[in-house]
Amino acid sequence: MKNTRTDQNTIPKSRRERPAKPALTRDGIIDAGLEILRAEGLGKVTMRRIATALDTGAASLYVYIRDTEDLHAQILDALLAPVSRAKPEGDWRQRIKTVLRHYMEVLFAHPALARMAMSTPASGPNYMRLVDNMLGLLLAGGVPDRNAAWGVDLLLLNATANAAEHSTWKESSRAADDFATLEAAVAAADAKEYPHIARLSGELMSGGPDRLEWSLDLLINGVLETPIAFREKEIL
Amino acid sequence: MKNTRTDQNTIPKSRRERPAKPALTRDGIIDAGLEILRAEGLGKVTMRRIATALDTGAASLYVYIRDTEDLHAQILDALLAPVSRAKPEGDWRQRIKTVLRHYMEVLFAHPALARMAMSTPASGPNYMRLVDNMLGLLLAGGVPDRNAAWGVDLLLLNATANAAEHSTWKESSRAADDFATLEAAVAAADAKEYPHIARLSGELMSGGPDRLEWSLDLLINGVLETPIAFREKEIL
DNA sequence: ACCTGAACACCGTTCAAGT
DNA sequence: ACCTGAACACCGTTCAAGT
Repeated sequence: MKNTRTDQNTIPKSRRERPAKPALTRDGIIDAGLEILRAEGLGKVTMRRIATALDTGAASLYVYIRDTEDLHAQILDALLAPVSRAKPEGDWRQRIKTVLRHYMEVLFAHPALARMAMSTPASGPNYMRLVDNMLGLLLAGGVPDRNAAWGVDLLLLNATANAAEHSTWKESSRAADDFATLEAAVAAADAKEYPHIARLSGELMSGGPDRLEWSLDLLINGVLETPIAFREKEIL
Repeated sequence: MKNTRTDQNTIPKSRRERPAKPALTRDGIIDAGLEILRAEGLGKVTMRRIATALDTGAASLYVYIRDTEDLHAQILDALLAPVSRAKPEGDWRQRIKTVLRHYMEVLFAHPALARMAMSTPASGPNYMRLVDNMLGLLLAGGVPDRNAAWGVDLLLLNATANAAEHSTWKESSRAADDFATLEAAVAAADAKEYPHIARLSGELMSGGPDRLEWSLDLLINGVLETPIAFREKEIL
């Protein structure tokens, strides 16, 4: 924390009195946002809250950030940096599953961001790199070009949706209550109204990690094997 | 609108002067919410706004509605009534696709609700009936019990996610801009940074309705054919 | 160009008090 | 039990004015 630079005396006295207020930058804003995210959740990552943390007014942030949605999108992309740079091991299938699980982990840790990712077309550099990596893995596995292009979207959409769905149950106690209510409703489903739900109530709630693995295999196999060319001939 | 009941005179004068303020009910609140939703979008479906429409204070709504999330969830379930009661034609595959497309149509029309549906475990009566119908169709197609139970979730999650993703691009002009930006970013992707995206930029944006059909076929086939029992043996 | 304070137009939710 | 007004604790965004 000690300032060892020789030009220290050129800093006006008023600035030397207390820890210098760092210049406002896009990165500084995102960093402050990440800190608040970790400490207090996305609900507190607001323009006003970040501005307070940076000892300025909310209006000042608008030089660097378009609006709140933009703020959250940039924060998500920052969180995706490690995912986009990881080098998983194994064959292409294992690698792609590892990447997807890693991506989901990030979203699981930040429920509300998964929801946001759902509706804001992601275009940050880290997300782009993630997509590029996944395309490479699919092509390495012999997936045709178009299947790979459409498939990468399907796989990521599914991962995001899964995270958005499950993570919220965990985070808020409200949602936990809801889940308990739902579980009870399914278990006690009126066999007259909902015969299939009543009969399969056990299976509907079963699964745990097996269930995620099943859906990943299902999707990867589908992307690899479901023909597109044939469909076009049918339509033309 | 004319009151023909004989006890009309028992209503105090002050109430007869102007259109009687209807008693507050859960259904009345949801109806008011639906009207505002159609006219002004989900962003305006707030406790305060509905209360104003019903000529009361926001606090009064809390007798019938737990909180804003609950309000939106109940509104979505109301919109799902026609989907849950439709009787589509064709074989089980065609029927299940019709149901899914119908479900997506509703969410497409109300973007923000799709996002909400993503994170709130749905347990309204109409959603339950929709799930029950889909289970029936899968079982009729010869899908094993557990595949059907897990599959109905996967299919609906995918439909919801698809709607949440695409509908927003349509609704807000902000998102339309973003999409144009993304399209440009993909088209101009640096071949050094993102070689696969650069090479497949055409395919990544291609598809239209074919793309949805492809993913529906992929998912339905996967649910039908991807074995679960085998996986368990591997693990045990 | 960047930064600021103040203002505008909203929110959800709680609570004491009324009926 | 139901309903209410008022209050509390916030929001995002814009804008005129400063540097």
